[in-house]
Amino acid sequence: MGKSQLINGATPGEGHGHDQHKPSLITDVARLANVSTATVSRVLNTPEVVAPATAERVREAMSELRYRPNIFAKGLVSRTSRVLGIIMPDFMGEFYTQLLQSADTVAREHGYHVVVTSDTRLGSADAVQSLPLNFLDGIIALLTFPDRKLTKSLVDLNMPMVLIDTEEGVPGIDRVRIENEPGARQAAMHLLDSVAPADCFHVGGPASNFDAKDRAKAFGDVLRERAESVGRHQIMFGDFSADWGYEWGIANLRARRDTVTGVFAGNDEIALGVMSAASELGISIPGQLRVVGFDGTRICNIIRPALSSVAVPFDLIGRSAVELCLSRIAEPGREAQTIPAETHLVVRESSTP
Amino acid sequence: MGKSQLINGATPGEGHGHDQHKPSLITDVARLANVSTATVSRVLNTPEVVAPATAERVREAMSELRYRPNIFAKGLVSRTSRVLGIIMPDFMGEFYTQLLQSADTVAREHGYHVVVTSDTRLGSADAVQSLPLNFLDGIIALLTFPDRKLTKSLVDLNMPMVLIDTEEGVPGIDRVRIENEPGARQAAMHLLDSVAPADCFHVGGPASNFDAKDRAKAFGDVLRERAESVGRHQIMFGDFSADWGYEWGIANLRARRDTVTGVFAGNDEIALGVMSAASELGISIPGQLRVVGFDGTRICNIIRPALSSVAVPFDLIGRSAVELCLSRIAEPGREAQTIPAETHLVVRESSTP
DNA sequence: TTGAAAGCGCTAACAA
DNA sequence: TTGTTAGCGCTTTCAA
Repeated sequence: MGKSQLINGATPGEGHGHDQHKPSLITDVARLANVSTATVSRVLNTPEVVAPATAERVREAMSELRYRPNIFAKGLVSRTSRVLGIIMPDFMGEFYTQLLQSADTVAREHGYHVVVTSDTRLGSADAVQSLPLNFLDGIIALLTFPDRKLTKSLVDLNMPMVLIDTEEGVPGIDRVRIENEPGARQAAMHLLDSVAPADCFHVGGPASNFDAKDRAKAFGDVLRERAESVGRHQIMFGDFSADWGYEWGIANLRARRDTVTGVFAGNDEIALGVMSAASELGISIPGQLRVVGFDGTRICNIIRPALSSVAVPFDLIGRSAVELCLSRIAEPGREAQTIPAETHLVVRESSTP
Repeated sequence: MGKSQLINGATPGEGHGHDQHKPSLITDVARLANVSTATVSRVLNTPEVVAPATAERVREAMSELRYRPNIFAKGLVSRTSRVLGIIMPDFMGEFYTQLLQSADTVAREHGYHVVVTSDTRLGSADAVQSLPLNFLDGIIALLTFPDRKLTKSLVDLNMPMVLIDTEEGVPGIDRVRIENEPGARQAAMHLLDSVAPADCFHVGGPASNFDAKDRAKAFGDVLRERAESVGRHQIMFGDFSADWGYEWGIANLRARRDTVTGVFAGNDEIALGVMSAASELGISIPGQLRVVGFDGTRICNIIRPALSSVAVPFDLIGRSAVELCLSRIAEPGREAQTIPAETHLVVRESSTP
């Protein structure tokens, strides 16, 4: 399988040589500009050491020939590509937009490019090995689920890398950590301002997810500070989907029509699901039900009632990750750092009676 | 700048040979397995021609040495990377998730990888030139705004490429085209089923956007088939944002409290904005206002009332784009194709009285 | 300031 | 079935 088991009607090779001109090489440029390839290379990489007139001539030749250096050849010798790879758990919803955007911006400021790839099917070390990752100058990985094997195989790549949001961090590896606790505590306390502790619930994400666990824990902690006891049913795990929120809502809200209920959702999607369920059950928000989400995605401001949510500083995360990565490339030996990304509650209509 | 202007406490080279071992080369593997580098290369690329026992021995050596082929060297000679680049107008909202997901899936099925990069600041031909794009085996570009220069500089790259959703297409270039018209017509007709022609509006995207224009035109056409005249104010352009929808709603809905109004939005975000405005003005949906969006993003099913929307087959688009690209890589000379991606209305609560 | 030449790590004839 | 060898297009000493 591969390049040519098919109807290759045309003559192989150049054929009629019309439009399909093969890319020009450094030797072509050198010849046209009447210099050596070394000089051409110099105007590309260290222009300050070549005579202005020569440089000009070379540049003209380059643009006349539409010369673009072969990145493989270049990389083979320079051992860098100036591209950073970002690995995400799967192709990102609305969620990661800002993170990518800011990562991209920062990278460009430093003359780097960013490419994104998903790791959906990156279950095994083998998969990582198979990835054409070794052309990257650095890797930024967002691993929200604990996967020691994956983490290990990534770390074994032994290249500049920053981990976003891993549970424990890996010795010697830079890291950006989402600080879920402050935001989650704020959310819980805010809910408790207007809802009895026994009527507050956390509709969480997957029990195995780092962030989901943190958020649930913070919520539980606050509740325990305010109440005698906290029912097990007050903290539930599911997944980060609207379906789960909806399901929870339909199952739990109907019986609570006459009570004011507070819901702290594991993320905005779950919150939206809960809100849908409420709407279907004729439960008013924020009248009978107060909802707070997590992430602070754009949708919070778009829907009505606007959704209170714990804002996660995605732009800061993207920026920090890239900066860490670049600084490690520049200084491979420096000590590993962890940069905390603080979260904080943004109150909107959905939780203010 | 580079590898070693820093506190390199350890002896250069292997040092204590602990963790920082430099990557092993094909020659290392060959030596350990007692074969030539050619044989190592063969077990990697054409395993069927090497004796099973030898292959096994080589594979052991590879894994012992954690050998990973240098992709630059490999690319330099094979002239392929098996990676496809997807260029997007900017880092994608919720919108592109499915497209990427399906593109990724299909690419992997064929042994390719996909990387995504944004073209936000890709205004000029220069920018394209500067992109480290020539390591890609093919490019898939989603260009929703007319930008002849950008298109041209992309085409000038002269590599396997497919354009998604460009206005006219470029001779000789494969293309996937979103067929806005059928869906938009369905939406208009559906609205007209329960709303008077004079009470129907299109709150469109940017006037310069291909899709926005198509959608507006189809809407206008249907209206004109049903009504004597269509007011200019019935078709407005803005941008693809909830803000614009909200703004339009606040400005136009207040005065229409006593009429049943139909709104066909240029995309789902705009529709959400209109719905927010309606909610704020106390206008009920679908009672007094019927709304249809475009794109069929996940949010349609999450909010209440669920948003009727014209579904765009993003998965098909991603799949087709990758398939076109791969088939062109396999057969550079074949004729250019355009694959239409049909749209169709999905009716939900927001438009059914 | 410039050029000649030796690789970078791998693949692909061509031989054996 | 395997090995030898000549590059792929570029950068980078080392000389001039």
